Amino acid sequence: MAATQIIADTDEPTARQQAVLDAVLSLMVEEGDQLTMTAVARRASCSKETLYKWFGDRDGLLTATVRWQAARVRAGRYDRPTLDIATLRDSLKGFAETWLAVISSPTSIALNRLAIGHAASRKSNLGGIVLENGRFAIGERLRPVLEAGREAGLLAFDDSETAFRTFFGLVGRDVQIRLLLGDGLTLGPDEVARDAARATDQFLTLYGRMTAAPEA
Amino acid sequence: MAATQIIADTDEPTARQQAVLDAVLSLMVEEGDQLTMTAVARRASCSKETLYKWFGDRDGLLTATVRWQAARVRAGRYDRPTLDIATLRDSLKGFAETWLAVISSPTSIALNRLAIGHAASRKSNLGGIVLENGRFAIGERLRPVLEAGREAGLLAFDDSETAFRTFFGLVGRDVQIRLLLGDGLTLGPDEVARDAARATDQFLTLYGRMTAAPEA
DNA sequence: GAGTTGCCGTACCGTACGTTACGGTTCGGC
DNA sequence: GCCGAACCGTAACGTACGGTACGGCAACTC
Repeated sequence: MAATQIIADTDEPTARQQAVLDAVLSLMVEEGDQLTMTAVARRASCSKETLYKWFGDRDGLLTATVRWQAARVRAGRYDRPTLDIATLRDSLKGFAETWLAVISSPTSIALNRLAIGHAASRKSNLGGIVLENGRFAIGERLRPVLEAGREAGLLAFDDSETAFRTFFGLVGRDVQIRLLLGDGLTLGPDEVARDAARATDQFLTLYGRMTAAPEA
Repeated sequence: MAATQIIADTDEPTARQQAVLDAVLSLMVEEGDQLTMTAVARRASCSKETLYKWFGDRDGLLTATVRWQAARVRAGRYDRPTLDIATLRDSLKGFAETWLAVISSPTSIALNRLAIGHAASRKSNLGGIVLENGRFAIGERLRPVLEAGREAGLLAFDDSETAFRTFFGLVGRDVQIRLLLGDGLTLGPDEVARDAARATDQFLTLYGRMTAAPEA
């Protein structure tokens, strides 16, 4: 009952445990399918016994991995509510760039594939965790920006959730589903920047209170 | 070399084989995870030996299932190029409704989960087949509509592919990824119709050559 | 009516993998 | 120098599942 306990849902993993979780992530990205406990132990240079002592079972290990990656991604800053249209546009564009970079990263793709596979079965809702730290987290972080924009008279919408979902669609389009299904689509920094700018302009055309926005 | 041959990529499955494939689909939707050859044989009231004779191996069965479902979905009509704005809007809205209904159907969700899981491993690209018959098929079918709209002076865009991807994003937004990850989101006929209309209006606001479009 | 064909049901085989157990090693505390 | 804790590497166990083999049965052919 003492010493190295099974890692609880709220605990911060130790440095060694983080190394193990990073091994899981790298293995997930590289091998995709072959995410076996033996492979993890080998990659992380630890024994299977240790894996089970720390994480309980395979699901516990995967859950801890998803949380670990989520904590890393969530380390983005909370943008100050904006006052003028240029700052608002920059904020939106920044969010779009971050989001596009995330969903097109090999780690995100592998993690989402895993979570989606798990959503098919019932047990241990990895999908919920991914949603909570991905789609919904970014929604919560963007909401104050949108509402500040509305209060400043820059945006017009009834429901910030609906407005966000439109923005989400304009940014992501078919990127995530194509990548998840194995399409060879690649998104370099240039494309990310260009797509983010386009999505932002389109969003401002739809929801902006001013002229400004370019023609398509 | 005669009699019941392994079903080739181009062959039409026989009625009995279709029944088997439907059993696979129903099992996929209901059980999700437990898509074992034994379960399929039991559900379809056939022997495993027959499954292997007809479909070669598990991957062949899954591939045939994906194709079978694709053939069923593809049975949509090819819309006539439009001439006036009302017809164009109806065409777009029809596409949006169809697409939303498809991606929110339990069958599509289960099928996409399966294909995404397979995309992680290398073998037999189910993901490619799903993409080809889903995302890309609808893109090809919508293209002539968009280009007819442009030729009629109703739409303005440089690249029809880019325009379509925007429409795709406006229609789908976060629906597919949320459903794939197991979110409890439900989309009734009312929501489908409303979302399709909203997406169409937004698209026409962005790409339309006329006033018409509502305010957000 | 004997042979052939196609298929069902089931038992069986080999393997992969989650999980457990155990011997050996390192290391901090006394 | 000794003890116990933590951990590594690996062997072993149990099970689930893909794939194969075989006996039985119904329909059809000659």
